[in-house]
Formats: sequence, C-alpha cells, structure tokens
Amino acid sequence: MPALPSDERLPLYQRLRDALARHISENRWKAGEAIPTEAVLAADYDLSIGTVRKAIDMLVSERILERQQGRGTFIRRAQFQDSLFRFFRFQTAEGERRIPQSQVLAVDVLPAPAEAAKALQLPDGEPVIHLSRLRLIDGQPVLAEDIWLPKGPFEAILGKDLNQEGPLLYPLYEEFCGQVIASADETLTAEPADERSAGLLGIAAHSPVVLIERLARGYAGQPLEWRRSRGHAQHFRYSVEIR
Amino acid sequence: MPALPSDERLPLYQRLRDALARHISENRWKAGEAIPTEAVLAADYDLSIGTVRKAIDMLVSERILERQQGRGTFIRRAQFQDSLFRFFRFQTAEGERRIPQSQVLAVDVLPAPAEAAKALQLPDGEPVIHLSRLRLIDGQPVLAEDIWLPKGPFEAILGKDLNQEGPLLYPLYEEFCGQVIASADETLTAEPADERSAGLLGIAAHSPVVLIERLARGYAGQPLEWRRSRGHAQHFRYSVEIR
DNA sequence: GAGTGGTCTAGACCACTCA
DNA sequence: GAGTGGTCTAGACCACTCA
Repeated sequence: MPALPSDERLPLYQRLRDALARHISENRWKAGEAIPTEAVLAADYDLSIGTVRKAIDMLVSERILERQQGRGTFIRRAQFQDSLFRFFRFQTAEGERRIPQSQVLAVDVLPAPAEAAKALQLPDGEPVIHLSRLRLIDGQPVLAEDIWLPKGPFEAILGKDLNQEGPLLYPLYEEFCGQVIASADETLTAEPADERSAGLLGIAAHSPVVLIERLARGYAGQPLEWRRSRGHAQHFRYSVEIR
Repeated sequence: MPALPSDERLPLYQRLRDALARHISENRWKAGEAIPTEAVLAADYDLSIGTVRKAIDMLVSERILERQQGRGTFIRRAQFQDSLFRFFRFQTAEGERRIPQSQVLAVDVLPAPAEAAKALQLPDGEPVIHLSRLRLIDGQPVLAEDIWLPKGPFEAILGKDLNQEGPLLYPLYEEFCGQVIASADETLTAEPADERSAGLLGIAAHSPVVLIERLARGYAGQPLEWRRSRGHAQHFRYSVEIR
C-alpha cells in the first residue's frame, strides 16, 4: 500500500490528486491508457471510494483525466480535435477557423531579450530558443510570429525539422519535450507594421497590424512560451467567450 | 416537504440544482443573502447531505452561489469589484483598467435591424431598445457604443435617466429589470472609421478602428444584449485569459 | 455475467464563525 | 457553545461496457 507523500495537513483527496498528477507527469501511465479503477485505488491507498472519486473529479475538471462509464478512467490524450481551437482565436475574414499552415523560417538560440526574459520569468540574458514562423492560409501569409522558449525544458526541439511536422506547436512541445500547455494570457494591441513584418506579411510598411502577445503556461502556472503574432488589421478576426 | 419538479429520470442532485436555480432566478432569496443550510435543505427535500452538497457544488462552480465555511452559502452578489472587470477587457494604452465614464447620447425604441434581430434571436422588426453611448477617460472619448436590448425584459430602463447612474450598465439591468448577465461572446475586427464613429471619437474619417461585437447572455444562455463598440486602433488594448 | 464508473445514503468528526 | 460548511467513511444499488 503506497503512502501518500506531500503535506499531511492537506485533505486526503488533494494529496491523492497530487500523487496521481505526479504519476501522470512522470509517464507512469501513458496518454490514452486507463488508470487503476476507483476500487483498486481506494484499496491501494486505504481510502474510501468517495475520497478517491473526489481526487479524480479534480483531475477530470483539469482535463487531465477522462471518465468513461463502464470502461474506466483514462489519461486524456492531448486530443488534436479538441485542443485544436482552444488556443486558436484568430479567424479568417469570413469567420472561418481553418488551421493555417506553418512555415518555420528560423530557429536559433540566443540570450533572452529583456521583454522575453521578463515574460518567461528568466534572468536577463538566460539562453532561450527563438522561432521565427509564418502562418499561411491558401499560401497567403496571415500571421508573422516570434516565439521564445526557455532553453532547458525545450532543448529537444532543436534537433527536429519543424517543417516536417504538423502546423501546431503545442502537440510537438508535448511529444518532444513533455511540456503541456494548460492556459494562456493574450493581450491584443494595434500598431503600424515595421518593415520586417510588412515584408513577411506582404503588406505596405506602416499599414496597421494587430499584435497578439501570448504567454502560455503549464499546469503549475509556470510560463513556458512567450509569443508575439502580427497580422494585417484588415483580415483580422478574433473571438472569445467570457464566463 | 417540497417535491422536486423536473424530469424524474435526471439525478436527484441535478434536479435539486435546477430547483434552487429557479428559486434564485425568481428572487426567492436576494443577492448577498444566505440560502438555507445544507442540513435544512437535506431535511426539506428528504435527501442526504452528500446529494445536497453536490447540487450546491454545481451552482458554486457556475458562480451563482458562494460558500463561506462556518457562515453559510450565499447568493453571489453581482459584485461591483468582482464583475467590474469581468466583462471589461478594453484597457488604456498604458494597460490601465480604469472604468471609463459613460455618456448616454440617445435612447430610442425601434424595430430591430436585421443584424440585431439575428443576434438577439428575435423576429425581424420586433421592437428593441437602442442606446447610443460614449465611453470617456479623462474626458477623452475612447469607445463609441451601440447597444440593442429586447424591449420586453428591459422596458423598465426606458423611464430612467441613465446619465444619473454609474458608468456600468449591467448592474442597472439587474437592479431595474431583474436581468443578470452571466456570460458573453466577443468578436474583434478592424475596420476604417465611418463618419459618425470618427466624429464621436474625434479621429479622422477612415482611420483604423477596432470593432468589438458582444453578445451577452443570461444564466439560461438566452441572448440579452447585443453591443457594438468602436475604439481608435491606436489606443486599443484588450486582454483575455484562455483556459 | 463480471467489471467499470455514477448516484445516493446516513452518518462521524473537523475547522471555522460569531454571539 | 451553537451553528455552519469541509472532509471522510463504508457501503448499496444502478447504468453501462464488453467478452
């Protein structure tokens, strides 16, 4: 019978949740697999079923686990279909939400610029990975992106040819680096296009662009990616639901 | 002992949640007041405490109720402090989130224009209340707003002098009309300013503005307000958290 | 029919609030 | 100290899945 680690003053369901979350993040069970049944967990940890259910409820509401009545409780696969649009709010002028193609222009390692260091909560000048990337719809550029990642956790993507992969980075972060994006803060502003962005987007310099700054975080709230996307204001459309 | 109405095939906690939600929406208990204790509800409805807690859990996660250990469970006050920024994502250029002043320019009743009718799910030409409103910071116009409301539920605001009230409409909807805004969908686009907006905002015609279209809904998801806000792109800043 | 999660009970005891 | 919500137990029975 494994003992629950972690602070004894916390409720048992919280401690069980933490223990299960750690097992999952250490890949004790793989995505798509079932975890042990509620009855087995209750017996193993010497808890009542109700307490086990409460711990699992938490992980389900965090979208880490998924229940299927009669079958079991499963590690949630970072589902392409599901997560696809969760972080994608930029639409075509017609309101369509097609995933734009991705073209990675450059990958380099450099000392973190001040703004990136601040966003990622790194010491100034700490090495970061910088991606320059273009998003296209029907071959037309719609977004020019600069992406900064802390080098340590994301080192594994340096060896990959990102243009051989799908158009979304977050599944790659998970597959290659074991880093899961759980939430993000975005701020939108408008500015005149600088020459580099104008060139990439194929628009006149100084014409208005929308700038989307995104800080993406992991399950523990730690900053994992800082991103700046610029798109032509004319073709800009962004949707959000406020609850 | 009141019987639970609603479909017998639903779980008891779901039916109790629905019954409590109905009481709240019918103002059986007022905002800020405590509902009966869990033990009393369990006795009244002849349920176990666990089932009552599960129903209350649902309403808490819907932000309709609020628990305070040792004190009771309270109807969530549409808290000025809390809700103030919940629907307010437009910031000053400096990222400040001051509530802009409100200046209502016109209130009229007219047949719903096609777009407003569609958004509010009303038959074409149904009478609606239209507000034209300017938002200012330090006396400078920052947003020009057009607001459409279904006439029936909002008739009570027609008699009020809205410029004698606070700068936020949602508390007034609640106070005067008993209509509570629970969620909203927003879509942002950019466009050149038409002459009316340019005049209101004090900017050159055809200079770029950001257009925010908002559909606000009640607890049951029914559309309650459709709003179009235009602001100068240069001073535009919008923040959102994605979960 | 064996095994899974889903609902529900009838409590006990604890932490916190407030007069 | 009385009253509140918070945690936890040890089940029973149900609905669903799957061989």
